[in-house]
Amino acid sequence: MAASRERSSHELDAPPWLRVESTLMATASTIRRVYDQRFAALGLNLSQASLLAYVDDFGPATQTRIAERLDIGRAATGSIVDQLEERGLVERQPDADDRRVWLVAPTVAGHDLVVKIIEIDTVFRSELRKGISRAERQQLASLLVRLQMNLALNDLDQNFNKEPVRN
Amino acid sequence: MAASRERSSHELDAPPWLRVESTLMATASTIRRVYDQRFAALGLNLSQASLLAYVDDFGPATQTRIAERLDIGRAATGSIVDQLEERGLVERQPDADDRRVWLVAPTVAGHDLVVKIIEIDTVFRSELRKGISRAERQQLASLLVRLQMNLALNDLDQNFNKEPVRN
DNA sequence: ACGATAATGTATGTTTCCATACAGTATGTT
DNA sequence: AACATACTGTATGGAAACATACATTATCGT
Repeated sequence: MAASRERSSHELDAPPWLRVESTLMATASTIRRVYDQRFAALGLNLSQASLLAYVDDFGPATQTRIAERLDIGRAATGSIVDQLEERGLVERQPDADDRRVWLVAPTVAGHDLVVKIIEIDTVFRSELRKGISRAERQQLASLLVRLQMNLALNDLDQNFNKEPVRN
Repeated sequence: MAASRERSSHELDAPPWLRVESTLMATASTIRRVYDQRFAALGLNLSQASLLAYVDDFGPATQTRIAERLDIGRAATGSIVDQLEERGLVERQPDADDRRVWLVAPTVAGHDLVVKIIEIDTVFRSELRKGISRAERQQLASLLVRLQMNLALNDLDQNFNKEPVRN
């Protein structure tokens, strides 16, 4: 751990004031990029593929539900649905019980594409896991979840602020 | 593979066809978001704070070098330097040896701010590590590095012209 | 039944970053 | 010296996602 009054010594580490955190962000960023590259073969990006695979697995879902599951906003979700709908991969079905919502469902073409999505995903994940044991993967998952729990604690104040301001 | 999972309402749940990978990306994304929130108290975001802290620690650096170190593009780097320069936190110095480049260096105000940046970073990282032992952190770092190695193999054609930086 | 409050999807503007193309400058070859 | 090539920083356009505001529709309390 550098005391860092010395400047010229090591230029090879990450920015000195970040360590595991920056490695984590960099790794995540690379994973996302590679996913995007792989799915580009299908004319999709990761977000589109995720959404399509989700509605195919889960069945017709409202956009709010999709947004929660994919951890993106409702506006972004609507935009992705627009894109997939233009290509005939999903369709918006009205919900008889609630006229505010659309149920997003895969078309036949969409379902066929999901088969390839899952295939690409499976291949990539197996490449990613090369040389990493099941126990280690579980260890990794456990550590990540614990990090997220610490983050959730730190984030509590923020969530309080999220109350909508009405006039 | 994925049968439909029923954990309806928790944030830690992931799209069913993704597991550790999505947790990793979600965790990284949250870390980035919290960093942005914390640095907002200084009127900075994570990228700006990273750049400023880097040039303060390393000394005057060209934008290309900064871009490589922060793992962003040269254009994005130039934009961040613009922002920091407008606030008088860094300045562009001409390089006597190479009239193409600017050497980006912190001002006095910039250096003062870095003190607070490091403070915020230190606090946040200690919160993040709560309940996670040193051995576990090392395990995490090791796993992340191995993931990156697997990614680098898959990514060889693309992006890995990056040589270790030598002078 | 009625009004207040909440939820849904969409529109809008902003931010951040990438990819590409470009002008100016340096470097290497001959 | 002269030319071709490579590198640096910038301009530009585009993609992705956020936050906010809004109209429409549901739901709840009274």
